[in-house]
Amino acid sequence: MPTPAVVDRFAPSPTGYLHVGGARTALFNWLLARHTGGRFLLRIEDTDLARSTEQAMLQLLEDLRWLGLQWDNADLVFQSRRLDVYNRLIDDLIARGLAYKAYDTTEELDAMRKEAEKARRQFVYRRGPVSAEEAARHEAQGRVPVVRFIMPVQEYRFTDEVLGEIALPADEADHFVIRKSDGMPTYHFAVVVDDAEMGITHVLRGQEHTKNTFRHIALQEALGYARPAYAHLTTIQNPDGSKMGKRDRDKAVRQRAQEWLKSSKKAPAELASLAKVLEERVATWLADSKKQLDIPEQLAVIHVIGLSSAELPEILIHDFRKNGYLPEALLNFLALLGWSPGGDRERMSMGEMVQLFSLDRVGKSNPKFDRAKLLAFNTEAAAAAPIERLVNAFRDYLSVNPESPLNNADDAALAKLLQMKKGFRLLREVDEASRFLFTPDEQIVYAPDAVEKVLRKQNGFAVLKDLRGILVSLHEWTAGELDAAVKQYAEQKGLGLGKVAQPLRVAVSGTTISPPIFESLEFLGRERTLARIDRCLALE
RNA sequence: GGCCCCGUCGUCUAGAGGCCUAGGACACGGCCCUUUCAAGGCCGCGACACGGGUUCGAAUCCCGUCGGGGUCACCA
Repeated sequence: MPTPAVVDRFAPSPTGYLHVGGARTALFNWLLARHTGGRFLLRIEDTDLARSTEQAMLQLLEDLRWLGLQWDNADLVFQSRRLDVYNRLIDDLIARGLAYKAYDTTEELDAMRKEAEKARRQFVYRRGPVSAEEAARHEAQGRVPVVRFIMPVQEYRFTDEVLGEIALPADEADHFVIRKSDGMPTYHFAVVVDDAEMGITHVLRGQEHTKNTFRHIALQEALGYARPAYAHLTTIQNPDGSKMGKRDRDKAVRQRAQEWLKSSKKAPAELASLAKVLEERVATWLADSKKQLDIPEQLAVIHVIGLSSAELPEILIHDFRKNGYLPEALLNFLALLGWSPGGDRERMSMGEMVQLFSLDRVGKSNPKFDRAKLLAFNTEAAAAAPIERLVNAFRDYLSVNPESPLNNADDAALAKLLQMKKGFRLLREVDEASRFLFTPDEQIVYAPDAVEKVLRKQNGFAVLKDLRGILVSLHEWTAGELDAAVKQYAEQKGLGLGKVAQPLRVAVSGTTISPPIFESLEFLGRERTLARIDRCLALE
């Protein structure tokens, strides 16, 4: 029984990095298209000239590629390049008396809104066109008009594939803006025109657009377009119930920024200039904990105050990549935020998700983003992945963490590290736990508490000296031989393995935590192991 | 505040009137394994927001209350 093919799309505005909410929207669109054998298209909604950037657009594409959500249109649609199309249509609407130029200033609009608020009702703009003389007077004053669409006053209704039947009372119909005074179309207009021209059959988007749909329907009717199916997705929230990507992260940045200002005795203005962010933005942000920085601003500030993104709650897709998550695990987790295949099914490959996906199993209530569960998914995905996959993923991780010394390792070495550390949760853990193997011997830093506890208090120096003697003349430098020799020694001395392994661990890594010790020693080699033991012994 | 949507363990969810003494996963607690950190194994704790109906029977249907989210831009 074939399901009718769909054409859907992901249409981000390039104002920042892709975040989990956007990724989830993209994923659902992708799954729906793949499930039905349809097409998944990508469109760039760059009509906001002030906030759209080329860099953000490129990053968006890279994040999508990393996730593996490949789009089917080789030529991306950029709204900013389609002005003539929109303008022709808008002029036509004006000619047909369905739209008109409006000259209100921001101040006038604000005053009207205030009035509505005072009267405790919703602000609905429905002024209608001004006379030719009035228009001429405004033009003479240099006022640049917007174009407003006359949304017919009637009740609107549509059936949302997720939420069900939704209606808008007639008195909410307003004359909304379709062309801004800078000449760009608004979101409402561009989205309707492009969806129609691209042959979009299904629009899956965030819940914040639910009510916009009525405007889009009115526009479709005026323009003679078919109405696509709509599905509005829930909002992913932080554990505290606020919108994902908002408060959570901002809170952490704010706290560190304040510490930084205090300890460096710098003024907010200096922070702003170092971060190349508007001084006023930083000042009002610092002064009001309800205010938040935009993501690009946030990134700039983080950089200045020396906060690494690994320390922040991840919200951007790029954060997850940089911290060493597997995209397939992230996607599996994200899919379950608002969708369920039913029954007990949770862990799925991309192929399985494609096969099982359906809109009627998409939920209506807002999920909270639970990092612990994501971590568990990642751990399991990593444990189940073939080694070649993990090496690839590790390479990718390292490419966005260029400061890691593991960038010097070859694939065989990476595979070895991955195997040593199996059971790991994040690639970042493998990286950090293995760095000591790539650090020059003389740069190993001995953690004071480790030295105190393991070497001084527990007689570790004496053990190390004995061990050194044994290791120098070991026939074969393999984990197996090392294991056997050290265990034999421990037995002879009547010591638990811990009393013997820990001093070794501290000697070669500087800390009490490392991958399994004998494999680590094998990896390091005899010469370097002995050099480190000697260097450690010198601490006594 | 107006309008729209939502409400099952701490979290993500299964559940489409009797299969429910409500299932799974993560988290949490305990035990086991163990050279560190993990991973793993076993056991356990834990929810139908509240109040009215409808029905022989309600987590499932209806109404109300409360709670949460969205939206009211020349941003998307």
